[in-house]
Amino acid sequence: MKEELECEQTIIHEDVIKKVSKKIKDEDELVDLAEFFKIFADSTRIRIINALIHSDMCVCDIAYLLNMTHSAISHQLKILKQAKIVKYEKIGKVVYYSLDDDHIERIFHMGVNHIEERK
Amino acid sequence: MKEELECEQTIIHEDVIKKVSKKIKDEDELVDLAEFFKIFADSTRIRIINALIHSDMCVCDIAYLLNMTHSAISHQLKILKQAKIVKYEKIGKVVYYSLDDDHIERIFHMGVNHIEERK
DNA sequence: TGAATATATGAACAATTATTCATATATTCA
DNA sequence: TGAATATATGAATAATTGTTCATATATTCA
Repeated sequence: MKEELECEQTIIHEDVIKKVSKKIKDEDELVDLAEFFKIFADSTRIRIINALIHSDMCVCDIAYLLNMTHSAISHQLKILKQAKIVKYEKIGKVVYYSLDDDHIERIFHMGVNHIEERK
Repeated sequence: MKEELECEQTIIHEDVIKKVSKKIKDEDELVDLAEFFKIFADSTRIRIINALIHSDMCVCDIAYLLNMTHSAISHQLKILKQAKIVKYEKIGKVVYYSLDDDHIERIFHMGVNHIEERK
């Protein structure tokens, strides 16, 4: 027989499907949620976030601290900015970045806790 | 002049660097943390997690619910399994997946809250 | 104004990763 | 035992994404 259309008649637990499909969030919202976690899913960005937890910093400071080029840091800061993870203030030539709110720090620490607990 | 070696003498805020470098976590730990968030950073996996919050489910159920192939779901479940996000129990031919602990659900909801608050 | 400095950014390249396809394994049941 | 079913998986492909390189913009200060 031809490959069946993937479970079209083979729902194993129809009751479960019914119950769960009522409760799960819209696909759109879950796509946004994945997008949000994507921000934390890069070690450069996580290191920037970790640094900014402790102090506002300018691009040059961050680049020096992480031993990376200004360009790489600037690109990642752009992503963090667009995602409203960081805010910034320009004073003269220097742009100071800081975490947008303490929600970010809480999510960071929740991840840390999980990592440390499973050791 | 040649492109300077990226801030080697141009530390703008030496005091900040000093303070922050003492407080930030080891790079290794932050790499692990990014790896952990990577698990949540895919919409298929987030949708699986969201489903499993509401009920244990088998591969076929999940595939039907998300309208995806068994293979795609199985591959993602493998990643979730390896990351200890889900656990499973095989009964006969059927493998039932469930969230490994309620930590996972809390991290999921923390993300949801952030998304919803910023609307 | 012009040199120096701090940051930003487009394009190219390299690396990673999700899905598909084909196939394999495991289990049930006639 | 053999057909049917549920799940798993390796390899290939397609898509996404991080960094580098070159260059642009903005600001200060002599």
